[in-house]
Amino acid sequence: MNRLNQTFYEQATVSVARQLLGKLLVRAEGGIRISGIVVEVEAYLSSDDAASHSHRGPKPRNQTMFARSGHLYVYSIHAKYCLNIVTEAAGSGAAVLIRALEPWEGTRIMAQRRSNGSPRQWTTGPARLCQALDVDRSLDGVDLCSSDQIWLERSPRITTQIPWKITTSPRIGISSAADLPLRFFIDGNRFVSGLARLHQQPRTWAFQDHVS
DNA sequence: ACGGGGATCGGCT
DNA sequence: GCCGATCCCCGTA
Repeated sequence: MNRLNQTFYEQATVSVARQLLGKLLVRAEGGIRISGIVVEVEAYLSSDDAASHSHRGPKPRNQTMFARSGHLYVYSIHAKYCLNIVTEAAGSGAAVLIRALEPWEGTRIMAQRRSNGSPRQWTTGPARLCQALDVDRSLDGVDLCSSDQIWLERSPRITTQIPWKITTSPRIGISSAADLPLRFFIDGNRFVSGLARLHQQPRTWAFQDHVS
């Protein structure tokens, strides 16, 4: 199986964030796979990062951020949900936010859940992709290394092509630590959010497993 | 294409 | 009460 294991998630957060680009996020619902390729992420570091939910220590809302790496941290904001992956040693309070996916499997269901908008609107944005994959707070604290509902994997189908370039920018929508370059995305991919803002040129996309 | 404003609700002060 | 790691809709061009 190509599922990412705990050793992967245990690494330094920025390193996990960069390596998550190009991996496949899979949601399994009654034997059906709904999945997308990770094309945009943000790193949220441990308590010294003022923009991180872990900054003020464990609370009922954010306690799974302090769980062992490889667990899912799902929080609600503006009446929507966003999905994070816990990294580093247990208790660190560090995580990677998934901000955008390129739709891969189960696109019918995605379209349905996203009101049949254009593909570009299905999974471009952290709360949009949670809607498309039916992720809510009931998945908070799930272990991505052992769950049968959601996990990340390497897909052999997307690891053999032209290398991509990772671009870095400040994180979106935060007011503290707004200057830190902790957002990473696949340059030129159509499904990255905030396209215009970052002066990206629309381009065809190709994937390869990222090395180092 | 781009920007501004309102919706919406759980968690915290 | 207030505020957000957001999104959608409706202006303008």
